[in-house]
Amino acid sequence: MTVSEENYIKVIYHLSLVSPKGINTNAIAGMIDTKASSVTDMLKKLSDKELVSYQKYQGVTLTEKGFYLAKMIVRKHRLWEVFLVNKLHFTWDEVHEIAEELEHIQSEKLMNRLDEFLGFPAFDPHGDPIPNKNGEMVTIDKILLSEADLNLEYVCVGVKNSSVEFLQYLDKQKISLGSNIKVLSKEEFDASLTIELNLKTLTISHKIAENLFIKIQ
Amino acid sequence: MTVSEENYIKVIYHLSLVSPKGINTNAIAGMIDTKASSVTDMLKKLSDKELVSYQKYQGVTLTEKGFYLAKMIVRKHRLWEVFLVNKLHFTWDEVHEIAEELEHIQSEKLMNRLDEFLGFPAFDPHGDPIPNKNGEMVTIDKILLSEADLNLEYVCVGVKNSSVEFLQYLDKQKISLGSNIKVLSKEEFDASLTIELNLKTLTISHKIAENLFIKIQ
DNA sequence: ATAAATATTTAGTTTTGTCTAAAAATATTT
DNA sequence: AAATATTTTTAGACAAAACTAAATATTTAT
Ligand SMILES: [Mn+2]
Ligand SMILES: [Mn+2]
Ligand SMILES: [Mn+2]
Ligand SMILES: [Mn+2]
Repeated sequence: MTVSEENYIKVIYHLSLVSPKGINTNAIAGMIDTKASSVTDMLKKLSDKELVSYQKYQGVTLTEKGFYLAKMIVRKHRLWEVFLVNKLHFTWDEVHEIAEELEHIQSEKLMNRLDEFLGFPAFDPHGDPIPNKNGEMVTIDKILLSEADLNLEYVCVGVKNSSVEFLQYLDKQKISLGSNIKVLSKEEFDASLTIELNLKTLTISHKIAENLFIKIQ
Repeated sequence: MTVSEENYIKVIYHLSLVSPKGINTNAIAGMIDTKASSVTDMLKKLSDKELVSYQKYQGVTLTEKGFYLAKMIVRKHRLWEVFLVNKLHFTWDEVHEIAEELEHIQSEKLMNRLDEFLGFPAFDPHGDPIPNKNGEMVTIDKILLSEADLNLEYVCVGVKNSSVEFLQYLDKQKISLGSNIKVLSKEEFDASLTIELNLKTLTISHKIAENLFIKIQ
């Protein structure tokens, strides 16, 4: 597997989780920052390798084999992120870019040793689940903060968007995984929320609220 | 810098340490396992980037810039090897191959953090010195076991050859970095040595002796 | 000093992954 | 159900890094 092939497989995987039907050529092109024609070329190649099922004009889905492979790449990405944060004291906004490179290192043994070294973490620094060596991962029933009920006690358990800008905004507002959140009120006009965060009151926009995962305490 | 360019720079660096004059096209081809014509192509490219000084038919040398870059790649390679052995409990024969991939990860900050995490090691698991972030490294006056004087006390400080086969041979003979070695006698016919290793007597071939670095205790 | 052997470079291909522009298929509007 | 818009694929080109085969330069041997 080349780095390029792995990146396509990973993107198709991430898109599949959101929309389980066939994935569009254009959607892939948008995520990889390439042209639709390049995507078509790669889909043919991945189809030849039986990593995806692909029919012209009908979009693409991962095969069993492709699905497992995707989870192994995601496993590597997230384990490296945990390593960078927990052991090398990087901040959660710094690790994604480096993990994008590290996820392509080819050694199953390395990842299993790293997994053990880190204490078999179930989640990465952004709250995303880490597949184990068999591709299994825990699921928690998280919802978006934008869908929260008023006056219930929630905990922040993840971010939907891992961009540097968003993560640094959260740092600035002292919002992190494990923060206690209660929605005090919702503004009709712009869907902004007034929330209680660790005993302090704060107003956040709808755009922020729809990128934060929470669960009931 | 592409992975391919980095591999060429690193090979030219390693060859330079052995023979400080211009490096042959063929010598590079032999190390990289490629054809001489491919080497010529790459030397032109590296010359354009001012990483090497190159004149047709006259061999090649690293520029200041290329030399520093080479040391940064070697630094990454050796730090990762230390990590794999000291933290993830890999054996010294398993790490080179994985480090060949890890050395191309592009993040200075990552390597400086890893360096700190490992306690700023001066040597890698094979006894090779690790350049610091400025490219400086310690030099010890080591010699080959094949050049040792009789009946003097030496310590094993490194291996010249890091192949899996050689390292596993050393494991089998219980020879490791730090082992105490005294040459008891040398056979005229084949230059084999009878040595005292950690209080036991052992015979080794000339080929082994010329791949082990030692220094006086 | 010439011939032979070796080393190196050039010229022309190949493969991979990308691109642009044009053609074809599908989806959406009227 | 056409017409229009959008999406996707095809065709052809390009750059990087490799290759083979042929041409040159350099070194070694006679
Ligand atoms: Mn990430
Ligand atoms: Mn993450
Ligand atoms: Mn090594
Ligand atoms: Mn080493």
